[in-house]
Amino acid sequence: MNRAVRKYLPMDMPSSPPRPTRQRAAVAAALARTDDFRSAQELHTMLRASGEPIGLTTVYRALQAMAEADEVDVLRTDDGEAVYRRCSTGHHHHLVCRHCGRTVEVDGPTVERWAVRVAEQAGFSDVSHTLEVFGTCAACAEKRRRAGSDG
Amino acid sequence: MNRAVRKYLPMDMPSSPPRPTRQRAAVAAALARTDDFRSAQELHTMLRASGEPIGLTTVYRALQAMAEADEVDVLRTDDGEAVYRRCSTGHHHHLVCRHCGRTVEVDGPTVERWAVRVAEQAGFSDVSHTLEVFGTCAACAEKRRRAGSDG
DNA sequence: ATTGGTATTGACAATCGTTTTCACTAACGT
DNA sequence: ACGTTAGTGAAAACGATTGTCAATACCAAT
Ligand SMILES: [Mn+2]
Ligand SMILES: [Mn+2]
Ligand SMILES: [Zn+2]
Ligand SMILES: [Zn+2]
Repeated sequence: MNRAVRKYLPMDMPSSPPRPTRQRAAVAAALARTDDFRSAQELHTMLRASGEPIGLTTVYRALQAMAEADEVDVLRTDDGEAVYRRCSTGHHHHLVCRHCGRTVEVDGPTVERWAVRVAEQAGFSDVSHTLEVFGTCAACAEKRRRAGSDG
Repeated sequence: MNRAVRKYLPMDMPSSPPRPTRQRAAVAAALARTDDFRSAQELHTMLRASGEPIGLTTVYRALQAMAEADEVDVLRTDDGEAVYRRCSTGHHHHLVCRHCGRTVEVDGPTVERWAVRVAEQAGFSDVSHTLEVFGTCAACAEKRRRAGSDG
């Protein structure tokens, strides 16, 4: 009983910001270069390919740190892989095409309010939420319409 | 490019319902016995402990089948483990306490509409979504208030 | 009841994303 | 420059999940 508690920080001093290193910069730069969600492994391969020597472990660590600092969005694919994307500032959600992976950022004052209201009605405080919307994007819908009738 | 496509079914006949077996029944029964989310491994341990001989592989398969048939809710913990819970009928979402894991089912016509509207505005069809709300439940809030001032 | 076709089971091995280890190196305060 | 400490990365460990495949259980038709 108690899965949520697993990831508690030992209560230590406010952690100082990470040291700037070539590797961290490279990961940030790689993320800045694309609009899509990318896995740690993909980013690692991209970086190596572009001549940046960096270890896979370091990529994982950099992404974790960035996620913790809310500098990237993280989401889990259905098969459990974590994927990262540079995040526009502020809280928002994603609309993702099931077929091609195209992503649109959406802002939702409506749901934000709903989440807080419903949580507080149940006596919950310090409310947050995760929300992803999935669908078939217009391009993919067209493609499949052309492809066949079984669908 | 294309993570979502991985899990396509080969287009086969409408799959007949699974054969009723002692094992499937045992998994269903175990889920019926609790209100919390449980991992496949936890369920397996519970079943073995209660004298039901069953293989871990079978537990995984039963849960997958039930999830596919919308008989259970599935969600992923932050560390990527899939957890299952018997589902009250119909689409709904969960309000989960970050500290003790207490879960409340919530119904949200507001967000349902919002998700569809925002997706269709972006040209998406066949819309679905995932949503989880997190917070500190009243009991845990009280506990921590008593525990100390550094929150 | 018997039989034969097929779905299900489960011990075990394999997969694969992620984490841990640990010796080495790079950043930073003094 | 120097010592302290955080960051790095190759390799090994981890752990949830999936694949394999021979043995079994279910079921419809004899
Ligand atoms: Mn974003
Ligand atoms: Mn539910
Ligand atoms: Zn698409
Ligand atoms: Zn609680």
